[in-house]
This record gives sequence, C-alpha cells and structure tokens, in this order.
Amino acid sequence: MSDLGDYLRKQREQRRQSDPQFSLRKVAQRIGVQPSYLSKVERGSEGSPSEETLRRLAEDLNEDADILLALGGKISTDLASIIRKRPQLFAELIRDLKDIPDHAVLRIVREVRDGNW
Amino acid sequence: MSDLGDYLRKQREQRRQSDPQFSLRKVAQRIGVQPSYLSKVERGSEGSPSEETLRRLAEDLNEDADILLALGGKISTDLASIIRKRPQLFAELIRDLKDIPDHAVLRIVREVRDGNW
DNA sequence: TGTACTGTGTAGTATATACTACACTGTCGA
DNA sequence: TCGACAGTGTAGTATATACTACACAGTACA
Repeated sequence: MSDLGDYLRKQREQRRQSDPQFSLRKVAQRIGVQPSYLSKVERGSEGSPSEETLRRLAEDLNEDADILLALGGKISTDLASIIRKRPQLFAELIRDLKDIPDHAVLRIVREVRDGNW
Repeated sequence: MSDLGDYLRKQREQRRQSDPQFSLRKVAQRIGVQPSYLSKVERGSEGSPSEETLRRLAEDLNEDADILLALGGKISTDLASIIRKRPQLFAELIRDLKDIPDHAVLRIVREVRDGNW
C-alpha cells in the first residue's frame, strides 16, 4: 500500500544481492535511524520519513532524492523555495504543464538550458 | 517580521476603508477562525495558518491564493501533486528556471498555452 | 549449540502545527 | 455614559510528525 516502502525495499534488496552491507539494519545504522523504524517505513506502516532522512536514504541507496521525496509525498525544499519566490508565475506554468507530455517538457528544459531566451 | 502578516493587514485595511465589513473580527468570523488568532497571524506572532484557512482568507480578501500560500511558506497541494507525479522532470525544469527572468518564463507559459509543441 | 546476525512488534516521546476559549482594554456614536 | 463595536493577551489543546528504545523470534555458520 505504500509506494515509497515498496520502492525502498525493492531497491535495497537489489543492492543487497551483490553487497551484504545493504541489510535493513546496516542501512538503518548508516542513515542514522532505528532498524525497527526503517522496517516499518519499508512496509508502509509508518508515515513518510523527514526530508533529511529521505535524502540520506537516497544517498545510501544511490537513488534520486527527488523521486524518494515524491514517493514520500514531499517536495524538495529547494524547489519549494524557488516556487515561493514567484508563486503566480510558477503556479501558472506548472498548471499549464500538467497535461503536457514528457518529451515536450524536456524540449523546454533543453531550450532553457541552451539559453535560447 | 512576518511577510504574510504585513501583507494581510495591509490588504484588509485597504478594503476596510471602503467597507466596514473588513474589520478583523468580521473577516475572522467569515473565514471561521477566532479574532485573536487572526490578530496574531496579522502581527506575525503565530505560525502560518493552514492551506484551507489561507484559501478562505484569499477568497474573502479577493487575493490570489498562491501568493498568500507562498507568503505563508506553503505551496498549493494541487501544484505539489502535479510535481510529484513527474518529480525528476519538474525538478530539472524548476531548477533551470531559477534564474531565468520573468518575461522569459512568461514566454514559455504563452507558448505552452498556444500549443506550439 | 551458541553467538551473530536478520527483520519485526509494541510502546512511548518530543516537537510542531493549527488552532480555541475567554477575558481584557480601548474607541466611538447616540 | 453606555452599548456595541474594535483589536489583543494569555493559556490551553487536539492532532500530526518523526522518530526512539527495547525486547523478541527466526536463520545461519562455526
């Protein structure tokens, strides 16, 4: 029932196949939480961890922090703060992009990056 | 010290000049909070109200909800949920747009809206 | 067969969030 | 001068968030 939990467990188990340092307990210790807590998170019987904890998890599992945060129902505070600085502008843009397919959004990203503005 | 509070008080006082229904107590009653609470919010001696309350305030004061939410340190849940559906894509885009001037972002908005994709 | 792991269950906790309840003081028109 | 407003101060509270602490049972290997 927990997207985040399922995802985390899958990724950890996968890494574990080639490296025993990816047991639940070892990961928990490295990221600084109790094993019982991580266990519950992976099984979805706990709310989402904090942004800080999700970031440490992402780093340890070599995953994208934005994805883990999204699965945990959060948005990176750096993104949030960019949006909050120009709320109307970004609100408009994001709502307009809601149903635009990935490839079209990517084209925008590329053009912005190329500085065609 | 509170951007939100200052802004709210200013807008309310302004409306009040032409309409006595915009006393702090009247507004508080319409949006369903205690006057003492709204008083504290306006003076910044309280954390930000909930999204729901900010939306009711925005409607009552005829203000943009996204702006009030931003001043209150929040982001509309509908925006957040759009972003969470494609976290990497939007993360990339938003970070790239961080230092792009308003007019350039607006050009993107317009092009998206015109369907040039 | 014991000791070194594994994951999990239960209970409790500190801090933050988002308020309420109520009393108090000041102003202003009739 | 009093009744109806105005705004504010103090104290308390329910719920959520993000965990900890510790005990427990199962597996594996030496």
